[in-house]
Amino acid sequence: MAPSRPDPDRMAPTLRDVAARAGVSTATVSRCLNAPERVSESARARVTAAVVDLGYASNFGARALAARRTNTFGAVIPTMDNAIFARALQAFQDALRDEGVTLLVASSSYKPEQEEDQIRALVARGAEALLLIGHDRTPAAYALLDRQRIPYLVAWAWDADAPRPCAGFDNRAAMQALTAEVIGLGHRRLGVITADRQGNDRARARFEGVEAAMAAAGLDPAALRVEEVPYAIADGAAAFARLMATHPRPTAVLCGNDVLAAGAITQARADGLDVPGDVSVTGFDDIELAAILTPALTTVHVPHREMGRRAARMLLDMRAGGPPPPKLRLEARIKWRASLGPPPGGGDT
Amino acid sequence: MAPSRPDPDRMAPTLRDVAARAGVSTATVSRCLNAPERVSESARARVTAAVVDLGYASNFGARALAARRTNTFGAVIPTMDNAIFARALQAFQDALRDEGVTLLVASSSYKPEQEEDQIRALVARGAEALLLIGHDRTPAAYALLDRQRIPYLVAWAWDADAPRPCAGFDNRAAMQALTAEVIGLGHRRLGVITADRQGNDRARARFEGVEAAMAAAGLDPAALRVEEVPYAIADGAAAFARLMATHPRPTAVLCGNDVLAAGAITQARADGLDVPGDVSVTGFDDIELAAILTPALTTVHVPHREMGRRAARMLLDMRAGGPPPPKLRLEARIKWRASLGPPPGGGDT
DNA sequence: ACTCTGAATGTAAGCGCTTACATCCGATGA
DNA sequence: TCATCGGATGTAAGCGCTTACATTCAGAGT
Repeated sequence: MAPSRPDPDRMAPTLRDVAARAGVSTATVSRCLNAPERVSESARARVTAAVVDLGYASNFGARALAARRTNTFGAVIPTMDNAIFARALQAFQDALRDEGVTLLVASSSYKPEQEEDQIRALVARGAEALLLIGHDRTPAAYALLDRQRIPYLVAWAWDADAPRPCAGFDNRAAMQALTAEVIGLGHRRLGVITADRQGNDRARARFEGVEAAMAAAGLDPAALRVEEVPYAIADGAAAFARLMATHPRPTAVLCGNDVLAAGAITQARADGLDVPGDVSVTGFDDIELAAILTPALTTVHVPHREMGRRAARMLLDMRAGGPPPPKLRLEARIKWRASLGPPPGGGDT
Repeated sequence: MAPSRPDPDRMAPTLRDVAARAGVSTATVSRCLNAPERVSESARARVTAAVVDLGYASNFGARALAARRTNTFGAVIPTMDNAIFARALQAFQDALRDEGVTLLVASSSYKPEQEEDQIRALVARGAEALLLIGHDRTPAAYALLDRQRIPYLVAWAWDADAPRPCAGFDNRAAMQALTAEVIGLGHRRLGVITADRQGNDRARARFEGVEAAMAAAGLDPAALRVEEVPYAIADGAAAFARLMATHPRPTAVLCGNDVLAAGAITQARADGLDVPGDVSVTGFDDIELAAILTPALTTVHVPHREMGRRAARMLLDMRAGGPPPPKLRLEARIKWRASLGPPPGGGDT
């Protein structure tokens, strides 16, 4: 008979309690849980009954410690406050679950130090691989990942030069293409509402895309009005109001993402401005919201689900010890809807 | 000198590696990390340097095992796919962080079995307290929580009769109040779009609220058209289309939540129906989306942030071993916006 | 000179699990 | 009948940490 613990009734049951109750050794219980086929029918039945009776749940930490694997991946996203990352993450998680891997998610609030902490927390919790958003992060974060030999993958950005695996799209090129279309419609005075570019390579790349398109069209960069704001609908609305207060005001406002664009469109309605009659608005990401806005938002469609699915595949391969996968470049195409049209008066100033 | 491990260069560094490098015992390193004031200046400096050099991150599982505490809470929400739970969760997390507690979040996809699994997973990972949404769940889930003595709190629902702590509002009463207003405006033929009521006490309570208001107004329950659908914008749209295809069609459609209402409003626009001129639409939850829809959605405002904050406080108290807290009842008030108006023709049939 | 104190540190016993290895035992074949 | 074999089970050594307790040592008090 196994020695019993101080006061089993006041503590969560352990493997040992289950073993005692089932009249077997802890090894048998463990096998019963991890490789049932290696245990006799009768023992299995007794163990199963004991597990149910005691409401036993194995201690993950102890299990990971002993088995030296956790079957857990982690993801650090900038925010959970809006749906931008939700779809991709869901696909990511689904793909992992198929392989028996659990996903732990943390959010950094777009703060590099906080992201570093979250990475550390996930690593400490045994994350065997990490999904990260974008390339910008503290050197310490990268150093930690290298030192701990944790495979990681950068999503939401594709960068030919970055020395690490990524699965994403070319933010700069996509935004440049969209801007070129806007200019092609006749818009000359453009406004930009961008998220904070510091520590956010996607926002930076998108902004550069706007500049590049303007340069290519021979437009004066001084004709570009820029608002840099935090990441929320209300911020987009306020920024839009400021842009509309300038003279002459922009005829098109390019937003760094759909959330900011939602704010812009809402503000336009509040101000009695017709979109796109008086002013055009574009977004980026094509989240669910984009199709629901009035007018529906012209934006850049990001293949969220595919990105999540492929990222999962790549990280699983990396964990398995394969060679670092090639960078994955996905297409981000313009999604035409109603919010973009020719400038009022048909073009030019 | 501490014996060195097989191949320290191929494995993540452990406390022992840090100790060896700093020339102290593992106990000193541990103290240095957990109670720096109990270690001499010089030792602390050496340890800190070693930690940085090695890129050390302590193993959470081992630490929890030894210290028998994790400072981790868990939350299981039905879905991350939309913003319904995001705001409350953010407030919950912020309040916990102030107390040094980390939050782990899992989602159940509105499936009771999956929720049970997620609860088990969080418990196994050392969650010391759990936030759950609504009262409906498998008996096994409750049994597990009781057996493991994990404090938990039901949010998003207040129920005078349920034998467990909760922090929420009266879904039934709120929906009844809203429905009464709709009826008061003259609507007689009502449609309801509800989420799956099986295993979802909030959806059930809200639906009962509608029935109760109709009964109170002496309306024939047969005048109520009901669509029960999964939880997505597209489902709301499809359900709305079906309701509009009935004859005579409802003059007001009450949606069980804002996501379904967003689908309804979008569908109305697609069908060329004016809201609220031709048909009124209402929601429930008052998520950010509600104010952005065209027309803006009349809905029931849920005090997301307060609920999250108070829930954190209650769970922290429960962990500390206090008496079970009283049920917390919050107010959910009608938020008037544009989508609700009198029926076409001014009322009656 | 001696003891006493307390701060700094080390020693070592686990925390709850997995797993290599040892043991046991009934069935099998010669 | 007995050695052999293999499936079922048990034994016990850690996994990386924390912490009670033991040890050391410098300085204070007598």
